[in-house]
Amino acid sequence: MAQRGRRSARVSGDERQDAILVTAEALLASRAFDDVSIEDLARGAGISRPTFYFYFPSKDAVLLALLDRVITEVEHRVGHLPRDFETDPAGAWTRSIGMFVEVFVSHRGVSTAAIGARARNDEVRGLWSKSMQSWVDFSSDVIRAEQARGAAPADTDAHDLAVSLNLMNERVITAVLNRESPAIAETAALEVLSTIWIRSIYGSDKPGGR
Amino acid sequence: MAQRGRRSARVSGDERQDAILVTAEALLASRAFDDVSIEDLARGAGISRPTFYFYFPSKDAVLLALLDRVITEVEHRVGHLPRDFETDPAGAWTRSIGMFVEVFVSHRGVSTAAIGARARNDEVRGLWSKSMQSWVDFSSDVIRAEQARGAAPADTDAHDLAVSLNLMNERVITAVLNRESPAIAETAALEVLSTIWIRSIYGSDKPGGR
DNA sequence: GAGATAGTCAACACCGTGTTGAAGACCGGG
DNA sequence: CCCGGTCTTCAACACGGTGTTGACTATCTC
Repeated sequence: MAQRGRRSARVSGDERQDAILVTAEALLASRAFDDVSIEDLARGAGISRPTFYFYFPSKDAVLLALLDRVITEVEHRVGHLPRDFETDPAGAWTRSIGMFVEVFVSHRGVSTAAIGARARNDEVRGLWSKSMQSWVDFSSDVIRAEQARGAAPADTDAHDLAVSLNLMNERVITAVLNRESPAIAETAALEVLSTIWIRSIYGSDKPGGR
Repeated sequence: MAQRGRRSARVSGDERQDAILVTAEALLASRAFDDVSIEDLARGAGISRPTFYFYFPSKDAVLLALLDRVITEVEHRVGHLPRDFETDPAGAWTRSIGMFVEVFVSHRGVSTAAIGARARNDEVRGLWSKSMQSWVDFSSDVIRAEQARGAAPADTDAHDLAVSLNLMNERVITAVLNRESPAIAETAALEVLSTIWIRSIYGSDKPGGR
């Protein structure tokens, strides 16, 4: 997934490429993606607008490169997560969800820009959905394992449940990042999300059947 | 909320206004909002581009008017929903959620365009969040009532739970409408969503405590 | 030091949005 | 019935952002 943008690779041009990325992430922290022009990115990196096109084919390509980094970070951290679901299911789920919250909060601008651009741009959509898919796979594998060992009721489709819960996290985290209304406090998010995950994975269907 | 766009009102201009709205909804059924130009709307309504501005101040205003209709339809149907949560909690929640699914599916183009425009446009965001707020109020009122009568455990914040579940519905329905990947089958959506709502409202926290 | 290749940018072409100013249609009152 | 006004229309324009061209400089390679 490296080598997005530049043609070959030599020496000092890489710094420019990086300056564009740094500028973009900085500007996205304070403004919406649409309000950042290629001119802004070029100026921030100390080059002219046409020169920008030497490094990236479009503004979307910059976002894609930025998103790629964030996703790589998540993938890496997913791999290093402790998988102690048998001994401490609640804690294990909470730690997994907390990791996502942390990463997206720490790259707020990129996350919200990418989620917005997904509707418009095929590559962003593809990259996002590829990783979403891998998180869904991870969670539905765990759910199926929990069902197999009898800890969770097996009458629920693990895949559909995993998709819905992951989409919920995406949306709730986005709402928190954007300080939307209605939304929930950033400090409360992790607790509510974990509660919903745990109750819907381990709980039974019958109202009143606590 | 009527009278969005036109100055006064006389006779035949209303048909033009309506023709723009009809054209917009038709085009949004097959293309993304960004791919519909004001020129397209004008041509579809049989007028020139500058004349479009006599009826609407911008393309976003057209979307806002369209969204207004959809939301009015939902509000109306929320008001007429049977509130038999005491006798048939599962069925009552499922019918409420099903109503949302129906309305948004039947205005697919408008729904997805509005959700996309929310990030960019203050008025769309405001209108959407106002109605989201009213659905959240409705659901958290019911949740609190269920907690009060002892049917649901009272150790959960009803508001935060209602917000998260409503955001989940929004996101899952959007994913279904756009045939995203990963997503779930349209036929399966209602069942999974209801299951998650019911388990997280009525279920206890303890894994294994079925 | 000649020839490729990296890097740079002024100037241009294009497209979509929004504005202006002037002209036609149609009204109601003298 | 015609004259002032308001409703309606649009050709032409101004603007801003994107992406392209072609030519020019710096640097590295043999």
